[in-house]
Amino acid sequence: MTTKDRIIEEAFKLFLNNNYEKVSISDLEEAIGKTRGAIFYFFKNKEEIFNAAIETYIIKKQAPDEKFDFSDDLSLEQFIYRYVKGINTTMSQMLSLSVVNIYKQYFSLYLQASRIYPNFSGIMAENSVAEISLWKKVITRAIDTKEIKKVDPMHYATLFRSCFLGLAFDRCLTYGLDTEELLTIYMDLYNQLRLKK
Amino acid sequence: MTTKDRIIEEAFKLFLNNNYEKVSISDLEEAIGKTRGAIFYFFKNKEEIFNAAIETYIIKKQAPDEKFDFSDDLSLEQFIYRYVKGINTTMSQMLSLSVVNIYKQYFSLYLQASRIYPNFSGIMAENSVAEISLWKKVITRAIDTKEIKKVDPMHYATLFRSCFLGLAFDRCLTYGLDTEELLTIYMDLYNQLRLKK
DNA sequence: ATTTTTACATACCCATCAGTATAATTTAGT
DNA sequence: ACTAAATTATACTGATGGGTATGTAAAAAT
Repeated sequence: MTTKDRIIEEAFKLFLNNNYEKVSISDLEEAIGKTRGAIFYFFKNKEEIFNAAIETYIIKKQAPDEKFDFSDDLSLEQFIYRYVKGINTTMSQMLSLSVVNIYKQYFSLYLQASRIYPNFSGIMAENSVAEISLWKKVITRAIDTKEIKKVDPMHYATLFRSCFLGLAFDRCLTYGLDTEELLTIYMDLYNQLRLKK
Repeated sequence: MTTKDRIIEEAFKLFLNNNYEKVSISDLEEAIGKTRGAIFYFFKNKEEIFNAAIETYIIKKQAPDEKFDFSDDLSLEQFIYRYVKGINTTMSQMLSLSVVNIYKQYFSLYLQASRIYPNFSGIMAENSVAEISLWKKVITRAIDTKEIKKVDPMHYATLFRSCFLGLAFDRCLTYGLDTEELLTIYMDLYNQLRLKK
């Protein structure tokens, strides 16, 4: 791993745990085991470091095709399992960066990025739309194949996504998101939609 | 309005719009139109100001009985309307503090408070539990009165709350929460649960 | 009327901050 | 081996931060 990559990784971890303003260059020096000389050789200023971290660890990871392997023709039920599994995978990846209580820090960083990273809101909005339309596609097909009742695909797509986000946020201050619980809720919802044969 | 109250209000507005560390005492001086002398006469330090703002504008407003007038014997349908109306009320109150794009700033402040305000997480967790059990109560009764099908009240209570939170978070970076959309989703969900006569 | 308390303003202190200039050292190219 | 370039260390700067010490004017108390 290059020095530059190390700086980005350590910066990301620091920014996850503290506000942008609170993270000092000195903190970063200590984290990477080198001095400011190295840091400002690769980056123009603090903001650039922050943006690089956001780009590497949030923007690129957030692209829906990165997050879920959506091979075609999944039933809604299968998709739900994959979705929750994808969440679990993302969580473990974060854990490997030795980040605990992921969502709390993630949400926090997310909101900070919206202030600092250029057009962060726009990019994330696109991702949101993309993910919802993924749900929508799956739901629409599930209706066509008579897997589930006829419901408004857009509304239910939004519901599925919001449920995850909301639960993650609600729990982020305490024990963190329990994907088992999320799955249970999804299944409850799914069972109401499913067409019995 | 006393000077102390003014400090708390202006501090709250500043903390809504910027990180804790980013808000300086000088900013606050300017906002209240008085100097540090006044500020440190009423407060021991910056942290105390922050905590006072959190206490006044978040903790006290968050208590569920403050937020919703839950007179007894509401049907689930009625409760949903009340709930969304309650959200609207809270939003207008914030707007009266001339705070725009409320949820983004609110979420941001919420996460900061969890770092600074003593036991903020615990207090908010209690509120979360209280609100979910409110939903649970209403759903349970709706089942008993044959308003809706028999579903797991706890899971659906969590679903209803998470849906709101998640939608608010998802939209907070862009246009803000659209309570009309929330209501539509709630109604879609409700219609699936309702027992047809 | 005098004193005391309340409510601020002013000027200052020291620590820390992001960022720079430059020197030293390592690496790569020849 | 010598040189040039890349990389990192060191020492510094000006600005800004939270907080304090002290002064002062008005209000309240006596």
